[in-house]
Amino acid sequence: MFKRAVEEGLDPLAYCDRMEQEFRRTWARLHVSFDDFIRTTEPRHKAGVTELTKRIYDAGDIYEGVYEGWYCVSCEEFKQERDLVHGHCPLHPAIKPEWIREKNYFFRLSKYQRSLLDHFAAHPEFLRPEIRRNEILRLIEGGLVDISVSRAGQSWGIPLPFDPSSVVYVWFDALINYASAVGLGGDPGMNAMFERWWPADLHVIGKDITRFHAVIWPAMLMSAKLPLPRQVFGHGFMTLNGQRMSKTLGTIVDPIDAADRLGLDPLRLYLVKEVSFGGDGDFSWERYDERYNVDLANNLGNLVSRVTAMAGRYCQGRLSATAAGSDRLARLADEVAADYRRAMDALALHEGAAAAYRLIDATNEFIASTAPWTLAKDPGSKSRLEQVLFDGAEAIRLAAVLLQPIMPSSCREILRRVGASANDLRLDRDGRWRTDGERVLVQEGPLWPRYTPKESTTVSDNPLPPAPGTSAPASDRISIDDFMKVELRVAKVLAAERVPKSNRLLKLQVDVGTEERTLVAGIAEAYEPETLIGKTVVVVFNLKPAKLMGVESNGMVLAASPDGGKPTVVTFEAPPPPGTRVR
RNA sequence: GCCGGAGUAGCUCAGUUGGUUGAGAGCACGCGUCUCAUAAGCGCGGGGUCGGCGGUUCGAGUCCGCCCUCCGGCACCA
Repeated sequence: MFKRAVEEGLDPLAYCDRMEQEFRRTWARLHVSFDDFIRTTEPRHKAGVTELTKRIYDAGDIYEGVYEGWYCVSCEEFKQERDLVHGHCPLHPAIKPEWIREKNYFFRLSKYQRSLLDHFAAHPEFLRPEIRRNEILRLIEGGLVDISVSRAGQSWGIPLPFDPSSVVYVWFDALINYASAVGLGGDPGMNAMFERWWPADLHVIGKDITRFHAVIWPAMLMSAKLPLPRQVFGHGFMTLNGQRMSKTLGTIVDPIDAADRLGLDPLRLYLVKEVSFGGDGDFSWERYDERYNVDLANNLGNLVSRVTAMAGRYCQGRLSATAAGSDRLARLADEVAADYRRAMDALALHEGAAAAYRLIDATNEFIASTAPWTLAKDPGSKSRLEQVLFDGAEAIRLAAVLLQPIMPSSCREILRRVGASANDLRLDRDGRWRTDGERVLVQEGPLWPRYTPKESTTVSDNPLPPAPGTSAPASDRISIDDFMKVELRVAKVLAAERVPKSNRLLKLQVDVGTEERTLVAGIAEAYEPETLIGKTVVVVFNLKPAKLMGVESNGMVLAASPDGGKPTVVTFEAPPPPGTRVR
C-alpha cells in the first residue's frame, strides 16, 4: 500500500483517501448500504489497536524475538526467499539484498492451538461454510507457529504501546478494525458501545482471508479475554464461464458494466439467486440475459403488468377484499415467508430468493386457473373477480417485500404499483399475508422489457485484447539500454524431462549456439517433454543461475503465461539457428 | 506431489443419517391451450447405464476400495 502510494506520487494518507472515495462510489452505484465505514487511519482505530495490543501483551502473549531475512534497501522491505531473482530483488537487480536481523515482536499463536480446536468443536457454526471449516481445522491440527506482529523503524502504522519504536504489523492491526469500529479502547461512551455490540454476530469475508479471521483473530481475542465473533462466513468468488476471472486475459466482468446493460437490480438478483452462497458462482452473459428474461420480464414483471392491467380495466384500479380469499395462496405465502426467513438467517440467500419465486410462480398459476378475464364477462361474478385480483396483488406485495433487500428500488416500484407502502418495511409485520384493506393499483409500462440480444452486438465472452490506453505510464517505462541488458537468444531443445516430484517443472537441455545448457522451465502443465525436443525457443541467456527443486537452471525459456491459464512457449515460424540474438 | 472439493438429463444444479426418488427442479427443446399480460402465462411431454470398475447390503447417486477427469489451496513456476 505504502509502496503503491509512493509510486503514484501520493502521500499514503492521500492515497487512502482516494481509495475510500472509490469504494464509496462503487457501493453507492451498486446500492450497497452500510451503517459504518472504518479505516485503519482513524483515531478510534488507533485507540482500539493500542488497547487490544496492550491486553495481549499484558497476557504475556507477545514476546521479543528476532526476525531475519533478505532485506532490499531500495524497497525498504523484507523479501521472501522465493521472491528473489537469482538472489536479487526483482525490482532492484543492481542492489544486493542484505541479510538482516531485526528486533521483532511475536504473538504466541502456537499457545492457542488447543483452545482453537476446542472452540471449533464446541461451536460447529463458528466457521462456515463447511468446506472452510474443514480446511481450517486441518490447518490448526497441523500446528501453529508464532507470528511476527511488528515492524521496526516504519513511519506508517500504529506504534506498539510498550515499544513505540516499532509499529503494529498490517493485518494484526487490520483485524482489530472489527473491535475498534464499535468502540474498543475509546472513551467511556465508546466503551459502552463496545459492550453493547461486541461480540459480533457475523463476519462476512472472502474465502481467501479465512485463515486470518478464523485462526489469528480468534486467538488474539482469546488472549485479550474478549469474546469471539459468533460466526465467520467465508464467501466464494464469481467466475466467468467457469473460469477464474483474469485481468490479463481480459476475462473480467465489471459489475458496473453488467448493471449498465440490464439494470442494477437484475444484476443483484442474479448474484443472489444463481449463486449458492458460500460457494463460487458462475457468471456468463448468456445466462445473465436468460435469467433476466425468465425471472424478471416473463415471471415477475409480467405478473405485475397483468394484475395491474386487469385491476385497472375491470375495477378502475381499486381493489378490496370482498369475498373469501384464496386459502391456497395464503397458505403458500405463509410457508414461503417462513422458508425465506429460515434461509436468510442461514445466509442461504439463493434459497431465500427461490422461496419468493415459489410465490410468484404460484400466483401466475393462480391467475391462469381463476381466469379473471372470464369472471369479468359475468356481472354476477363481480365480487369474486375483485377478490381474485386482490389476492394476486397481495401475493405480489408479499413477494416484493421478500425481494426488497435484493432489489430495493425495483421492489419499491412494485409496491407502489400494487398500492402498498414501501416505507419502513419489516419482515415480521409486512411479510405476512393480509386479507383486508383497500388497494389502489396503477398500471404503467413494463418494469423489465424483454431483452433480445442483437446478433451483431452480442457481448463477447472471449478474452479481449487489452484496451488501448492501458499501457504503463511513461515514467514506468524502461530505456532501450535497460532492455539491452537482457540477452535473449534463440535456442534449440535437445532433451527434455520432468523434474522429479514437481508437476510444473521440466528440465531442458538446450543448444544456445555457443554451448549447451541445462535449464528449468515451469511449463510441464502444458507440454509433454517429448513434444519439446527439436523445438526452437527463446531463452534469457544472461540470467544468473538458480536452483529449483534441486536442479540448477542456467537461463529461462520465454513463454506467455496467462493468469489461470497454461503457458505457451515462444517459438518461430522459421527457426533461426541457435545462438541468434533476439531483440 | 500433498491437502481439499466436485463429477446426476443439452445447460445450471437439488437430492437430509442407504429403502414411496427403481432419479428430481429450473432453463432450453417439442406439443397443446387461454388471451388479462412484456410473442409473456398455464398444461403435457421427450431426454439421464446418477464419472468408471469392484465391494458391503435384502436394498446404494446415497457407505467402502481402486481408477479417471475437472476445480481450488500449498510446494515448485529463472
